[in-house]
Amino acid sequence: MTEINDVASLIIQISLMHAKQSAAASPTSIVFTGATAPVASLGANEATHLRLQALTRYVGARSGDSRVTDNSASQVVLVVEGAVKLIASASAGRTQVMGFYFKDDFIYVPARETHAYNLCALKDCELVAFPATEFIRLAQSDKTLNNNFLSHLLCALSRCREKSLALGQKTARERVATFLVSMAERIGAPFSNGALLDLPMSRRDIGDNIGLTIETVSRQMTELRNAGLVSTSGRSQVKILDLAALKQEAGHLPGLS
Amino acid sequence: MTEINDVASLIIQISLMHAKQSAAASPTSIVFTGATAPVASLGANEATHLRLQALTRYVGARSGDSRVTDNSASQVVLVVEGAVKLIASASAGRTQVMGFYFKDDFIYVPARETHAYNLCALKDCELVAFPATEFIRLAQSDKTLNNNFLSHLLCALSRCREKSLALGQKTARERVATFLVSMAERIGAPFSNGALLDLPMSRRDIGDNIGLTIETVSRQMTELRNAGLVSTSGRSQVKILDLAALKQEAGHLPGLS
DNA sequence: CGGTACATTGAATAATATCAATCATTGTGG
DNA sequence: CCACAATGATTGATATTATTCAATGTACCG
Repeated sequence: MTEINDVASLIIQISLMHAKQSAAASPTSIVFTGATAPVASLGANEATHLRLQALTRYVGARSGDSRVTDNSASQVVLVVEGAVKLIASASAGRTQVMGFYFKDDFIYVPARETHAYNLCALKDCELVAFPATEFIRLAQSDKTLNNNFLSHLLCALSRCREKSLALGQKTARERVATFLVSMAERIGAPFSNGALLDLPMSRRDIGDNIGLTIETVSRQMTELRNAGLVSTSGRSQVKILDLAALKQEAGHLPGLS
Repeated sequence: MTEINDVASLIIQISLMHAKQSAAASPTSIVFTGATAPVASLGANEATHLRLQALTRYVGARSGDSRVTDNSASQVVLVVEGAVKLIASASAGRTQVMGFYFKDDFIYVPARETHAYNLCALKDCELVAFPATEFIRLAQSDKTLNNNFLSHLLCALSRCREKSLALGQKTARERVATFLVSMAERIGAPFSNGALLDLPMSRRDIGDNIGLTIETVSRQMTELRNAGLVSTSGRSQVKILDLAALKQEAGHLPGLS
């Protein structure tokens, strides 16, 4: 799940130095900046770096900003810092949170014409966005970049399928447990035989992600707390006391991650 | 959604002639055959063809066969003829049908260690399977193949996200309508201002795909029938009488596909 | 120190699942 | 070709689950 780190750090290095101080310093609003950072020499070839750099569009976003990316064309977005959610809209104002993304995560965001997708900042963010078609064209001439993009897509597909399984088959309790396990694996700080979480998203976001209402999420959280599996403090801090037991609760197949 | 047809037909051409008569003739059981068909000269370069051909493993499967593919390694599977379902297992015997696949469809099937996925034949099938790692390696040296594989993955991701939206947000009625619309687009024969469907999967399969029980699927079908949107004959024949109205029922955003 | 948004809890409602029975379709053997 | 068994689909009654509606409580921001 972390094979993409190389290309992530690659892109960060070639795009950040400039971008960071030019835009991130005061993100009063969404800022698009042409990054012109010098190429850092990394695994991939020099030509790729130069052209990647030319494509780079730095995006600073404040917490709560939606429509963080250009919606007129499909984008490949890298999270440099912060946290974002990818939301899809059904009719009647219903929204599904397709996923949460954190530092070093890649996101493929289809153009608005195809599907009603939107990237929203959960906290102040630093993102790097590429037009997907150009990114893909570029990846063709660089094996490393291409490989990383492929494995990212395969990983995204796996995650999405996993979510389908959860949404289609699991109970509210299992979904909340699954969500917590997933978050622990991605942004959890190791703690005893559990993990420490600082969730950047609201209960509504969680509910929209796992197909439940805020009330149901809340109730399941208290049940998990009463069962001694987690403890909470404040809105966002969750302490997973027994990760193995929580995985059991999540309805995971024994023997699988 | 059909950009993959080129590479599909490419692979079919380079692998079928032999395979078809050697194995498909009498699929008494699952048969793995090394295909040694001559290279058909198509868009992609000659070397790619030769190597693709070397990778090709022809698979004939009878209706109902599960574990159609080798589970020890991730596979890329092409449906030459027939229909298959990709299923994932949660604990307690619950299964989620991740998707249905038909002629010319590509499927990425992760190895069993990673996730408990399985490919099952819905009717007698002719499939071509490649070990994923080798397929990807090969795709790197052929731009066309790589492009097609990429767009397939993007398409698969889109479909999976669409399914997440349905499973997370939609009602039973909307899910069944969504399913029918999707099938109409994929295997429907045009008919008046609707489509004619011959569904190869059972109600259970449908239910496991859209996260409902067979009873609920059945009830929604009769409701749609009573509403004059579809008519049915036998178990598998469904006639969509008004596709536009059905899309409305499916909770699609107005203006989107 | 409020005020506002968010989260939790409770009671009532609606949706879907479950259990049970009947009906239809398909395939088989006489 | 038909009867019949077996599987799958439909329909009905009930149970369960999650949602909705409503109220209260709590954290976070100026």
